[in-house]
Amino acid sequence: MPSRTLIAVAITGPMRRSFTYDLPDDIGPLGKGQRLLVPFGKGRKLGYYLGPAEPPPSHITIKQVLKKLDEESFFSPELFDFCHWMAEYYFANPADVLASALPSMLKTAVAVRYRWAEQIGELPQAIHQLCKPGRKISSATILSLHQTGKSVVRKLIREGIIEEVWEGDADEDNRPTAGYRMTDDADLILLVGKGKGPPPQFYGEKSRTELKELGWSDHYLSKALKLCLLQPVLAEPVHPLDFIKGRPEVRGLKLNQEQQTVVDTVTPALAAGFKPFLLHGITGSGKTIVYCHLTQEVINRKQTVLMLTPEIALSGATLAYFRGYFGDRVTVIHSAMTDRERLDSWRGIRQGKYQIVVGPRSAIFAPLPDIGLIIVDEEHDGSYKQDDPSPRFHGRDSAIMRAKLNNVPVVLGSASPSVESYYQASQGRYQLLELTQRPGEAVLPDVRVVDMRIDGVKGEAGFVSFPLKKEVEKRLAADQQVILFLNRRGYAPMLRCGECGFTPTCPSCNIRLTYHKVGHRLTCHYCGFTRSNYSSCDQCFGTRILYMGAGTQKVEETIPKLFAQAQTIRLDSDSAAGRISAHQILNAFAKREFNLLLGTQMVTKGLDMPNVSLVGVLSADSGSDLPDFRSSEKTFARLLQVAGRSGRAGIKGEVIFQTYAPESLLITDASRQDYKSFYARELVSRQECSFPPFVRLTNVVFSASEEKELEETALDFYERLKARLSQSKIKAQVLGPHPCPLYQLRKSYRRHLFVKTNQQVALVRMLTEWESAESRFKLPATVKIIIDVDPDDMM
DNA sequence: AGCACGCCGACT
DNA sequence: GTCGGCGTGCTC
Repeated sequence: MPSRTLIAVAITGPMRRSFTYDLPDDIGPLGKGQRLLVPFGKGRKLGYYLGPAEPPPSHITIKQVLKKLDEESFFSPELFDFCHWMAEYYFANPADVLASALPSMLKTAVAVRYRWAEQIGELPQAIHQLCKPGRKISSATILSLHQTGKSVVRKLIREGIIEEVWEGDADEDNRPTAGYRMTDDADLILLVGKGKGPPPQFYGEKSRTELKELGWSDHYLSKALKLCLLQPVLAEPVHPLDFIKGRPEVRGLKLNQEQQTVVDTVTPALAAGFKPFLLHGITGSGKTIVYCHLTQEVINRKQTVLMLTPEIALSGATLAYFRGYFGDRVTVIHSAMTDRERLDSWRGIRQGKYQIVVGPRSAIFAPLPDIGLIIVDEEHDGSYKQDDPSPRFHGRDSAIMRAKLNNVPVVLGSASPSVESYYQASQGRYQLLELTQRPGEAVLPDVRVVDMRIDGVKGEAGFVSFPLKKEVEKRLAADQQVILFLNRRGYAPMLRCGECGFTPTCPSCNIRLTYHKVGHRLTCHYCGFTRSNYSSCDQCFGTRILYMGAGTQKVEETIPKLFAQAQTIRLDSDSAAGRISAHQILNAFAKREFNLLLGTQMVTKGLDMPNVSLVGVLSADSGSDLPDFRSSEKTFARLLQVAGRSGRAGIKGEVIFQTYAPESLLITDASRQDYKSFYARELVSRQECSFPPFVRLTNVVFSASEEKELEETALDFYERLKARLSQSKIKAQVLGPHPCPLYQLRKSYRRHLFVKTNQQVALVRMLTEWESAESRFKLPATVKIIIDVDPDDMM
């Protein structure tokens, strides 16, 4: 029997186990994580090399690796180990993790072209007409073959009539052609034209349309290109997020005493290996400038810096600082970039063109060589947790692990740290650093709490209180700017029939629909379900419809009636469709083209607006009563954050919280900007109810279209889980199964189990072994399972 | 996840 | 008769 080299290959998808392949000698040695082309089922797939493998059971026929797709692995040993850790910790398929680390152009199979074989025998008439032996097949032909019948192409490949051509064309420069220019051989233009005479010569660069007008037909154009008379001019690559301009003046900013202390504390640690820091700095205390100084220290040491931020469009201010400080040495990785931009950015990082990467959670995979420091800005932010496509990783926690693997410090920063992080700091596991003042003349704003039960204006503008109304008028008259914050988009969160009391709900998710005035649309904010022209009640056909509550759209409509001087701009995910658009809205406001900004969450982050002197929070309580153990923390963070938008430069800022529960301690702490008081209370409640940081959570979610089967399956899983936990001596508490807070989402019912434990790694390992022993936990095919380790919420 | 196979209902 | 719906089973 010939000796074989058996290797483990991971393939993206829900099959979390690896597959064993035979590696032919001529493919040569591989690096961990290297991309391979392997036969899989009836087709071929892109696989990732995991390492050598043991022979599988004898009934399995081992296939051969077809080829390696790159000369060497894209993963450094450090990055591969990090991905491996992530797959294990978050119960993810290693291939899914490795794929998340690559720009999409490198993870979607491979670019394929087809060619007719040289020798072809008998063929059906329809195909015979198309067939040109030995020639490449145009994409149009492929398309028409696909229309002839399903999987004709695949069949022809199997029969050897069509051959596949694999090209490593991700390396090809496929920037679009912007125009054409004449080469030095322009005199030879006579060769192009016949009969009708040559097309005219021209100077400089002309686009294809311009050339057409000059008499350059497509035929002439291609002929001239072939003769090298014309030279295509490729479009300039656009620098990602170029619209965010650097602020060079930040280089001149001097650190105040506190900021200097922080820099002086972290700097020596840069040479001393892994160490986590928690930087607790009040809003406006200048955390970004501290990050810049630390980054400079790392750059001086010829190392690189990775900085994570929440969603990038909202962190324009942070990026502007980094651009101002470090210019072209900074790049960003972000989902709003085109695939091409992502690839360019990723390549630049690998090649050492950029030493600093700023990006959201996915940037944790940046292939930076020799990382010297990792920064996680706004570490409490919920957007660091990825919950839908696997890997369901936490960007902040993963950052800590990547820092550990690189043996470098990690700085977590926030104005309202997560309870978990602050707890770690209080236990001495992270070093706490504090910024308690705003630099220069800026001071924290005064916060006034308004009791809506007493001071609410009745009637149409019921969401604005008298004190807020008066204050807004005063500020607008004084030519200052105002932000109104409302954590709810749409027109009215809820409709009710004025006659029978019926409220329309989403047919797939069974939650109340939100009314949008444009087109009388009802929309589900969870699944996107929409119905238009809602004008009469579904149940009694009554036409007297009541609009309960208020969303940003309704408030926007009422503002002109309330404030004659207001020039309003609205910012929410409906008004800002793309990421750039959100930034444009903020820019227009910053340039004082508007004096009143009305918006949701999106207005709360990273915005530096020196002329804003008043922030009104229309409904400070909203969100705090959600069925989620983190809802207080999130509401508190949001209130601090939004209050921090007021009074940045010389002007004394004011904040008004409108609330129906002015006695609530959450509101009191937020109005005093008292993080420590909030933390102390929250920590007690977390301990009483056994929530993080005292335990780790794993959420096991089942979904199915049949509620009864779902219920039985979930209950059965619960029993088996309990048995296995005691068998493996893992101390864990299992809650449930309960219906999920959003128990009916996108046409399927959902039940979940909560596992609380302090042996998280052992738990996930047990689940992994169980899953491979009993394929997919022996669940019925109709029931889906998702295992979310360290979930951010319990929805 | 794909992608095949396979078994039942609405058409020419 | 067929076209095509999506239930279910497999992938080294």
